[in-house]
Amino acid sequence: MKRTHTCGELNASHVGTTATLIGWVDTVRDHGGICFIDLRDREGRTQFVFDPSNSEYNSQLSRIKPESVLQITGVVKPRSPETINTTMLTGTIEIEATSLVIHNIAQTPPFPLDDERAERVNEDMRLAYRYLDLRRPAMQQALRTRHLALKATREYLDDNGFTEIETPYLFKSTPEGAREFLVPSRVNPGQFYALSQSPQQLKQMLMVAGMERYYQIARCFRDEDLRADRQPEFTQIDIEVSFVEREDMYNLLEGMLARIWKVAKGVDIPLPFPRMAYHEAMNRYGVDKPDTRYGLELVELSDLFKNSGFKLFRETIANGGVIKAINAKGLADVTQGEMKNLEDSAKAMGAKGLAYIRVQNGEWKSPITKFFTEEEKSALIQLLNIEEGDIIFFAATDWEKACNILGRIRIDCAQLLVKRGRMTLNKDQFNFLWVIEFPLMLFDADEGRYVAAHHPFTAPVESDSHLLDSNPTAVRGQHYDCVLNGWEIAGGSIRIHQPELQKKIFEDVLKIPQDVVESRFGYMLKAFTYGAPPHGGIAFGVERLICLLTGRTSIRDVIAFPKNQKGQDLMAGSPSSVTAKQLRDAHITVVDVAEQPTTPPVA
RNA sequence: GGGGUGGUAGUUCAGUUGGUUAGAACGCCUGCCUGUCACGCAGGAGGUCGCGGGUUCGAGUCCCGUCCAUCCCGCCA
Repeated sequence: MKRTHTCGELNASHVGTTATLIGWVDTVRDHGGICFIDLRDREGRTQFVFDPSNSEYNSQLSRIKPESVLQITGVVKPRSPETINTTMLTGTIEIEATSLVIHNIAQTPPFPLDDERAERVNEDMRLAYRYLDLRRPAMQQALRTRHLALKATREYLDDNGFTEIETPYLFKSTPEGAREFLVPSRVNPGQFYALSQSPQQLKQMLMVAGMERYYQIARCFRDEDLRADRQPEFTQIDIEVSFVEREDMYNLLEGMLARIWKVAKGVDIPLPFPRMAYHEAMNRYGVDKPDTRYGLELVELSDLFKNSGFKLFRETIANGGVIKAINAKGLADVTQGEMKNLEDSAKAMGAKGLAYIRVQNGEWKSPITKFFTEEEKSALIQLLNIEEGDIIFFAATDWEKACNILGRIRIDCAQLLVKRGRMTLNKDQFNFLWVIEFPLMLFDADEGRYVAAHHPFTAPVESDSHLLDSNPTAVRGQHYDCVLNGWEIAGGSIRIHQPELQKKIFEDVLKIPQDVVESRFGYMLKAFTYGAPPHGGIAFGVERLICLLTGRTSIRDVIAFPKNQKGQDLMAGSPSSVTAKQLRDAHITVVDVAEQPTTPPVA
């Protein structure tokens, strides 16, 4: 080996030894006479001292630029007390260089590579030069945390009797879910595979096959529009278990998360996780994935305003709607601009406007309080704990929309309070939560029919099963979401394992035509008739998990080579045009050449 | 598919009511400097103000169009 030590390894105990290090030039500090170079590798940084009288390398020093790759040999020396650098892992020593090999002189990077400034650079630039971006310690740490988390996952599941099984990525198109990437089949002209959106159906087949405990670190593909927390390909920890009930799953998965947090972060997370019904989460927090690190809970006011003199409130309730409110404590000094943003947020969630009460200098400033009686006002003070400096927002509409509006306002207000330093959101506080008892079905007004809230394989809660025909939306599913600090990190359920019930859900409740059921799910229904065990499972979003472990907010930061918002790889340049021969081989005829995608620029 | 915000030096940004030669910091180049660690000091180079059109005596600034980026809604069983 050329290298005897890493750049993060040497300390006072190595004084006197001769060491050869290889790494990238972090900084050059040339004093004319004496010269310092900090060498960096993935383990850390080490300072080298170059003596001006050493002719062996002196003439070469002026060529060296940041990010060049050097191999330096020298003797480890202690630093005098006043030159010790306490911010450096190796800050108590330095290496007096005796020889220098320049492996590569680097061009000047197109953007600064220190963590603080690189994070503010236009992300397309970072993605085009991803190999430079990944040299940064923060990015290296994210990828290593990801590795540790997956390693812990594999070890834990192995300890618990699981078998890792790979399922095909080239699979059958099932168009009722997310939009799929299609792959033409050369040997089957005119026919297509779809890249797997999730191993859902296959892992259930593995349960029928008697594997009992399956997992896979599975790549999933979805051709939907991208967001900060969405990529066209992403990774799931996919799990399915036979002979279990919901309680078994909670225990198993809590143990797994505890192991991951211990191994990847050195943190003990408290078990068991609290649980909350979907309805309660919506009522109290306005979302099905509440961040419970702070309060700002929604308050129900429908009883209070049932007979109110305020027509809007009274009629909303008479028409089956609700009045809900949230007290953003201490945010009465919200600026005009911030108020406008809050209104826009409310409107994005379907509100017509955003009524409020601002409590400043002992007065209520509000466009609506003139309609309230004194009794209503004093009841409000009590119900919402109104004090000087508060601002209260109202939503008056149907239950779901009111929850959505105030749920969004709650999150926006929390951010404003954090910005003002009146609230802290500790990234090292981990509020895990099981959100359970979701409705099994939703009614889609646009299509005039019921749709599965999650997927059609979720088993109904037994005591609700009798409502399947009469009132499907009242049936709760045996579904569970794992939520952490406002992020949904996993979703799973106990599945249907009786073919009759599964068929009933498809045909009688979801009204999927019989021939469609047969062509898409026929193999599944058939498999279930040969003895399907009761089973359940879950899938964790790996990228979200790593974001929460590393305190990052964009999943692109925990993927080595992510795609940009247009789904492009800006480094290698994909997607790209293909040759006419490739298209012919795939039996694809391009009708409109102008509609071909343009190739993104290659760095 | 819809909406918000933005596009000025290699990077991050400032640019007043429309007014002389468009600035700063970092980076880059040259020179000086033997204890720095965001080294320091002196000097220098670097701009089609995204693109196209319009209003005006005069446009980085105002208007229209367009492209790009970004965030959100729809979508994500």
